[in-house]
Amino acid sequence: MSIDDNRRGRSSAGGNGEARPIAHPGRRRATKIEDVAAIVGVSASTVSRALARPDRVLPETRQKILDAVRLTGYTPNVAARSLRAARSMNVLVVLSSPPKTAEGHLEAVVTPFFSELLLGIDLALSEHGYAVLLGNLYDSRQREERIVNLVTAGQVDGVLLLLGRMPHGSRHSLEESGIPMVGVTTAASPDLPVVMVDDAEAARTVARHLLDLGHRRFGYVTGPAWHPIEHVRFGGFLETLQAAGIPADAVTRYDGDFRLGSGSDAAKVFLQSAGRPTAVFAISDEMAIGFMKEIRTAGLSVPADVSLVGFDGIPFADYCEPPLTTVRQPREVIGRQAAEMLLRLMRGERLAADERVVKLDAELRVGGSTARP
Amino acid sequence: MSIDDNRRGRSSAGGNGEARPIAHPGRRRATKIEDVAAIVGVSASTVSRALARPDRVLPETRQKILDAVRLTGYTPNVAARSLRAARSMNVLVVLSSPPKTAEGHLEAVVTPFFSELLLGIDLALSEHGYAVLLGNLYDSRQREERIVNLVTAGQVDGVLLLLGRMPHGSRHSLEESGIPMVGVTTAASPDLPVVMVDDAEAARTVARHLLDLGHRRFGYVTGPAWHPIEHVRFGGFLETLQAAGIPADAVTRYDGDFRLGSGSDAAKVFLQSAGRPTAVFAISDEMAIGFMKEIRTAGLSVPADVSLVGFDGIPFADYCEPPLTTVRQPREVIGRQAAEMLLRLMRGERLAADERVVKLDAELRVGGSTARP
DNA sequence: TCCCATTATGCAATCGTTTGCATGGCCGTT
DNA sequence: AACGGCCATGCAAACGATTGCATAATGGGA
Repeated sequence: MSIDDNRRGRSSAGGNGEARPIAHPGRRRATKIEDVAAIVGVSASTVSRALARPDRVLPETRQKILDAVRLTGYTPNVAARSLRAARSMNVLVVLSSPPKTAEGHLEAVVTPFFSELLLGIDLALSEHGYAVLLGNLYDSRQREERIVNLVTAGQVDGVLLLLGRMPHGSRHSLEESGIPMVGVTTAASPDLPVVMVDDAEAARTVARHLLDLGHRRFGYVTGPAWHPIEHVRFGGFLETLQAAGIPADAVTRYDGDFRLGSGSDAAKVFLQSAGRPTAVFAISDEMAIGFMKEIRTAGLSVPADVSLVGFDGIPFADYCEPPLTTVRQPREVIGRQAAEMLLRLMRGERLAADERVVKLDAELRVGGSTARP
Repeated sequence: MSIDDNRRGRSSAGGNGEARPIAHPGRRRATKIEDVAAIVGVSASTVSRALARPDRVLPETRQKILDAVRLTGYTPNVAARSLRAARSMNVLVVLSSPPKTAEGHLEAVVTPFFSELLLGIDLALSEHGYAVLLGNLYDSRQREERIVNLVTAGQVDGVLLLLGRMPHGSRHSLEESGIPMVGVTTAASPDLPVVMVDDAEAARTVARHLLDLGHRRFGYVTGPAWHPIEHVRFGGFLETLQAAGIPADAVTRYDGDFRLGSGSDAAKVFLQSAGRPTAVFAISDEMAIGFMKEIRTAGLSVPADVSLVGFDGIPFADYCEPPLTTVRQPREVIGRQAAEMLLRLMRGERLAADERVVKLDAELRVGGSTARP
C-alpha cells in the first residue's frame, strides 16, 4: 500500500457479518438511501421515487419517508447520482486569463467586473440546482488542460466562457466535446452562442458624447490586442469619429490590458506627448481610474485638462473624484442571461440563429469626468 | 415518463447485442476505461493501475496504455471515481454574506479583497488536483441549506469558510458533519482552525501611527456588528488609544458594513458632527474610499482636514488621491495558507493546538491620506 | 363474483472506476 | 532440477442511486 493511500476506515470494512464497523472518528459514515429505506420499511427504490417523483408513491409512504429523511439528515450521494444519471449538476465558469505581471506575479482574476457577472450566473444556476465550478486560467497550459479535463471527465454539464480566448487553444477541444457552452462579453463565433453588451454601439455613444462636447483630438486606451472586444470597441469609436470628420491621426492609441496599472502607464505616455488629446476613452474603468490618478499626480485635472471616459460601470467608478463618465454594463443581467441560455442548451434545446447572439444595452452614465475641452 | 426527464440517447441503449448505438449527435459517448483496455488488449484494472500506480505495471504495457489514452483522449469519469473512492476532489469555498442593500438588491460577494484570497486558494488547491466550488451565501436560508447539502452529499471533501458567520446557523451542521474545514480572516473557534492576519496588532499599529502624528480625536468606521473581526479591530484600536491617555469619548464610532456606500454614509454623519475627529480609521479600504469621496465632495480635503486610514490594501487603495494609508493584508498568502491547512486536514493529519491559529503579519502602508492634524 | 385496469412497490441491472485477492509465469537460489 | 517468491495481470466485488420491468394489491365495472 503506497504512502499516499490515505483512505480511512477501509481496512476494517469487511463486508461479511452484520456488525457495521464504527465509522472513523471525526468522519462519519453518511446515511444512505438504504438506511432510510430500512427505517421506513420500504425498498430503496421507493425512497428514491418518493424524493424524485412524489406522485409515484403513496402520500402516506411519502410522508414517512420524508420524516425518516429529516431524521437522518439523508442527502443523496452526488457521485452515485451523477454516475447513474450521467449528469453532474455542475457548471464550469472559465475566467479570463490576464498574463503575468512584469514581475512574473499572478493577478487576481475575479475583478470587480467579473464579480457581479458571477453573481448573476450563480443566482440563475443555483435556482436550477447547478453548482458553480470556478476555472481560472492563469495563462498556463497545465491549468488549461486541467480545465478541459473537467469537461471530458464529465465533471461538468456546461461551460460558461468569460473570456476572449483560451491562450493555449483548448477552446477547440471544448467545442469538439459537444458540451453545452455559452460565451460572455466576447465576440460571437459560429460555434459559441454569446451574451454581451452591444460594444460597438456603446463605443459609438461614447464618441458622440465626446464630439458633442466639442472634442476634436482623442485618446484611446486599448485592451489587450488579442481580445476581440478590443477591436469591436475601437471600431465603433473610430467609426463615429471619422463619420464626424475627425482624421484617423487625431486618435492616439495607448496600450492597455484592462488593469489599473496599465491605465497609469497610458497616462504617463499621454502626459509626455505634444499636442495631447483633449479627451480619452479607456475601455475599462480600472484603466480610466489608473489614468485619472496619474493625471492628478501630475498636477493636471480631470476634466479641465482632459476628459475621461471609462467602460463597465464598476462600483468604484462612482467614487472617483470626479465620478467617472462610463458605460454601465448590466453585469448581473449579462451573467443571468448567459446562465439561462446555458440552461436551455443543457436541457437539450436548440437555439434559433437569432437567439445565439444576445446583445444587451449598455448605458452611458455621464459623471463629472467629461466636459468641454 | 415525466416531462422534465431530458436524458438523451437512453431509449436506444438496450444492453443486449454488441452493436453499440450511435451516440446522440452533438453529445458523444465518452471513452471509458474499457475502451482503452480493449485497444491495448489488457484488462481495465491494468489501465487503471497504469494511470494511478505506474510502478505496478510493466513499463512496456504502461507505454502502450498511455499511447492509447492519448489516442482516445480518455479521462477517467469523475463521478465513478468519486463514488468508488469516496472522495470528490472538490473543495467548497463559502463566501461571506452581505445583507441585501436597502433596495433589496443583492451585491456581489467577490469583492477585491476576496478576489485575491481566491487566487491563493485556487493556486494551492489546484496543485493538488482539487477544484474549487463556489458557495455564495446571499443571506438566504435556502442557499445556506444547499451549501450544507453539498457537504452531506459528499460533493466536497473540505470547506473553506471565508466569512464571519453563516447567518442561518448551518455552521453547526457543518462542524457536526466532521468535514475538514478551515476558516479565513475570522476569529478563531475551538472547532475551526483559522488563518488570519493579526487584526488586533494591526489595529494597534494604526492607532500608534495616528497618535504619533499628534491626533487626539478619533473616528472609527465599523464593520457589521455581528462580524467577529469588527470587535477584534476595535479592541486593538481602542486599547492603544486608551493606553495613550485618550478618553473613550474621544473615539466616535460610525456604522459601516465594509462596503463603499457605508463609507460615504459614515462621512455624512462625520461631517455634520461638531468637534469632529481629526483622524478616522475605517476597517475596510472600500469604506475608506467611500469616506474620502464624500469628504472631497463636501469641499474638505484629506489629509488636511481629516486623516484617513483603511484596511486591506486592495489595489484601488493606491489609486486614490491621495493614496490611502492602509493595512496591507497578504491576501494571496492568507488564501494559500488556508488551503494548505485544509489540504493537511483532508489528508487526515491532526493539527497541533498551536497550528490551529495561524496569524500572519499585516503591514501598515503609509500613503498620503494621513498627516499631522 | 370475476376479471381487467390501475397503482404502489420491489427486484435487479446499471453507471465507470478502483482494488483485494487469485493466478500464472518467470527468475534466482540451493 | 526443483521450489519459493515475486511480479504483472485478471477477476469480480464493491461504491450508492436510479429506473425498466415485474409483481402484488386494490378497486371498479359488468
